[in-house]
Amino acid sequence: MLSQKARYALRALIVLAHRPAGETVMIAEIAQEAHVPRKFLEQILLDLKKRGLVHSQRGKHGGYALGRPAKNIAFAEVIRVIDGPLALTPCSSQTAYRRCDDCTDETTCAIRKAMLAVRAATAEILERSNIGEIVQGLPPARPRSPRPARP
Amino acid sequence: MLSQKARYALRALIVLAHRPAGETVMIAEIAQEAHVPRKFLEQILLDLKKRGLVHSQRGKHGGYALGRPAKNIAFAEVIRVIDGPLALTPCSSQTAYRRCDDCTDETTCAIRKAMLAVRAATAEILERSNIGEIVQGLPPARPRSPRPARP
DNA sequence: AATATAGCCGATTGGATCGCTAGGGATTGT
DNA sequence: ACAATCCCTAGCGATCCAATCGGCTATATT
Repeated sequence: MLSQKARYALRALIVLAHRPAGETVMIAEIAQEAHVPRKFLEQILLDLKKRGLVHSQRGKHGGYALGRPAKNIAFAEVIRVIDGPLALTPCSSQTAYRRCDDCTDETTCAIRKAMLAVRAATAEILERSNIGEIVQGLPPARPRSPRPARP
Repeated sequence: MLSQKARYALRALIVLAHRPAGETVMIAEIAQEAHVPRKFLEQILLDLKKRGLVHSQRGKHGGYALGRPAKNIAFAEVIRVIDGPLALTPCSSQTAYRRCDDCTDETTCAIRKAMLAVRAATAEILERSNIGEIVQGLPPARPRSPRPARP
């Protein structure tokens, strides 16, 4: 299972993807639109920023924007940043490979064989799915309750 | 990532699959051969037993054996018993579906779409891989250090 | 019937992780 | 100067993970 945090991250990025490229959006606004607790989102965006997925503007009228074209932000990368490797075992991970210390023979391990196949299939799908393809002709995000115009 | 417990379960079942069908094997022996802490394995086997994956014989000369032909024990089932659903989100699980409470429209949710695809691919592989296909022509289990013959 | 041997089962533990909150510091526009 | 905004670290309660302990119960053997 993905963590809540990872799902929040995906939703936040999708919110950003619906804005005109380069427009910065305040944390509070993203939080409202993506239904994510504000302070928690702050942390998440920080993580995403460290990996270059988003970029930020500080000070008054600051906010966040995607760090690169939405098409180039794959679900796989987001999940890896927040939750770690996609693989089900360390020994089947591409990005964080680690030998099982209690494995007698990795090359003949049937468990590993299955897990390698699962990882390949999973990565195939999640590398292909990206934040960009969601925007395709869709209306620009529908917050559950319309926000009042700013005074 | 799979839990340690799930990996232990798979290894224990594989040990059992290498024995002649119906032969009961003591917990201690399985533990040694699969490299699993004895008391922990006890719990695991109990879980597997509740779901019919193994069957047990109590008392002197007791032990465990597979609850059905090895061919009919899929990795998927073992993992579900120990770790829960294969899906990455509740809303994409077949066996434990639950709507995301903060989802505005499940039918158009792009995250869900990707997760459904991942679940399908994962299940496809893990339903096919079973404990039985491992034994195919392989030597009957190789404990790391040969046990001394019983006196 | 007594005994030894095995599985059964609930409780407990220590540590990590999760989901989230608090509060102050740094940076920028006005 | 001031207010708004992001930056950063710490902490908290709950849950889960991996594993252990200790006693109970069923069974085979004698």
